[in-house]
Amino acid sequence: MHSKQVGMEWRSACPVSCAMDVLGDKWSLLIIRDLLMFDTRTYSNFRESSEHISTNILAERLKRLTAMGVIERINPEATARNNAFQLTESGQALRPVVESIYVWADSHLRDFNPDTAAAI
Amino acid sequence: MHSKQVGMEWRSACPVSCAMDVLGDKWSLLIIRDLLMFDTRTYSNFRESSEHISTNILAERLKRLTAMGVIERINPEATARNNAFQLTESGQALRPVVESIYVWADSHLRDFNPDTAAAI
DNA sequence: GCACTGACTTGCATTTCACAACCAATGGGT
DNA sequence: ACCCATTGGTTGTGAAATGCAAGTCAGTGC
Repeated sequence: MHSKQVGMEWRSACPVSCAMDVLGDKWSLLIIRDLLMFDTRTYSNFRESSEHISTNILAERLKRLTAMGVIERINPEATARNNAFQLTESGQALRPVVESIYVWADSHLRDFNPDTAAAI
Repeated sequence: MHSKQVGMEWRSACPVSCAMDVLGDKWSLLIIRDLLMFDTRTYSNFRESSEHISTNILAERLKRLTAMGVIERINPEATARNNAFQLTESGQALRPVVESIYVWADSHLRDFNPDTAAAI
């Protein structure tokens, strides 16, 4: 599976830039965060997260993350209903990323957001 | 300096979500990447990076990252001209984030982007 | 069979982004 | 002193992404 088959455009060959082409928006890493916390999440589960993602954005992100091999259906053969998502090996490998972001924000964003707490 | 003074809206109290409110776009972490690599960068320097950021987006991001205490002018008292940007302590603390993103993309995005290399 | 739920799609208004053009202030060459 | 290229932006306009509400549609549950 290559870039053109997913309709992906890459701004440069820099890995950081490529990562931002895939994950560089307000929602993708929150989807990853949820899956790191709960292992599996249904479409409805994602909607219940406290940031209130809208349905069209959620559907589009799940498609893109699936196309990029970061997440997958629990049962790839079955229909969408009651067929939650989970991280692939690639998605699991994002744990250090999300954790380092958590650590940074927890210690450097407190002054800006009085509500920032250890809570999710 | 608090959130309302910067006009910042937070979707939730989760640190990861707050971090995405600040850095969750295609460009911010590339600006950080450049500053991690070169220590100081002028406005023109940022424009020379291979992803070709447009001027209005660059100006807006530099403002936001400055407002959030991630970057600063080398000489805060002087005018903008010949007054490059550098990372604050908060910005320096993003090094583990950018490095873990680099490591992830380098090993998990290769199959999708044939051009992904160790080059910046 | 029929309502209900889960997983989306569609339509539309708003916001953000990209691209190009423009502008003001500095500074170097002569 | 004068020209003029460079730096660090701002402004305008069209395209794209986003947010919100409503609608669709295929399974269950009873």
